[in-house]
Amino acid sequence: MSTITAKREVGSSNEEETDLRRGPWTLEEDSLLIHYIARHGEGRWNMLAKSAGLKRTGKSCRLRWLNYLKPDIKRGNLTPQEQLLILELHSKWGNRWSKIAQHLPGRTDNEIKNYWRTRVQKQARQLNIESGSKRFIDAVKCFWMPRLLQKMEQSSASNSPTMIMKSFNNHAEASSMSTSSISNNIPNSPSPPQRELFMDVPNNQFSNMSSPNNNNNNVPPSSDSLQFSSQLFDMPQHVAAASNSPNVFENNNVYYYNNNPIVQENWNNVVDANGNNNYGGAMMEGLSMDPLSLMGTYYDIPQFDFQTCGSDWILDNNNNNMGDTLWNMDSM
DNA sequence: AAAAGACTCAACCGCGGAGAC
DNA sequence: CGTCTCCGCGGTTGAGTCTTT
Repeated sequence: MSTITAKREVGSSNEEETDLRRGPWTLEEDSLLIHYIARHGEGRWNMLAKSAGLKRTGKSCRLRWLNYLKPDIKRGNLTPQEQLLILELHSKWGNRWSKIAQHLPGRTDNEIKNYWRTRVQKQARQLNIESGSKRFIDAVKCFWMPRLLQKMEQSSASNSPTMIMKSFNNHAEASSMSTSSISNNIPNSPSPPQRELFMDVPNNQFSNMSSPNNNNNNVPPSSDSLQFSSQLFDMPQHVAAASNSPNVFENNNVYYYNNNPIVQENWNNVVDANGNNNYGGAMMEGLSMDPLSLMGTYYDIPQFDFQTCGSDWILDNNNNNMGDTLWNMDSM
């Protein structure tokens, strides 16, 4: 174990050279750290702290860099897609924040952890159920996730930067629609700019995407074999696996997934930074299908869950319907 | 307008694993 | 082996900010 031998209050008048600073970082410290890492790279944090002339622990430097200063860190609120992914991944892995963060490019484990504690656990408290309980997980799947999808749908209607969102239009009817009616369902956007898909994607992911064999190390290698879909579209990685799914077939230029027609022209528009379409399979699932069945597909949630949700089957400890009365989407 | 309460999130802490010696 | 150091992770704190009363 490392020990910090000389701690003193920040700004102490007796501060000596060997004292370590604590508390908020100053602009000057940030600048020192940034410039040092730009010259020498990150790692060896204790040595780095000393060499850079920072009166901070290596730990503190590492934290500041990874959680705040690193250039590819995404700012701003988590998107509904990201929230959805967090919920899904947390149900899979629990409080493995760093692992979850690996699947949300630009987001830090700290940020995700904070999100979980301040938003998700708050909901659990309001529902008077334990946040890790099966009851809560059910509530998340049945109420929160579908409503996030709704949000995604709404945001895609108002601004359409993300094609994947268009897939969730009119979910109640979509699964029974003919191909043409589904096509008509997609908002008319004649020849949408192809690159608008990548509005929020850091540059390093372009290179990661467009060149599968490159050695870009900015995005940590995933434990799963397919990386691109979740990195680009904020979807779980196993979505990407559908590109090879035996459930996808083509008939008369119409593609089907689990017997649901998919509008081909839309995933044909999905291109990477070089104009190449690499993502047909991943996008296929995201287009023009019943979002509830998609949810089941994407998030390993049995259809049954959704079909039973929406009724009064899930009540909190006070017999309130959690979905109708207590699930506060404004706090998401 | 002010006080109180709620919320956010950067930063800290302790712990455990990995590697060097 | 045991000890030490470094590193990364998850849990927690608390100052600052926002919202409500």
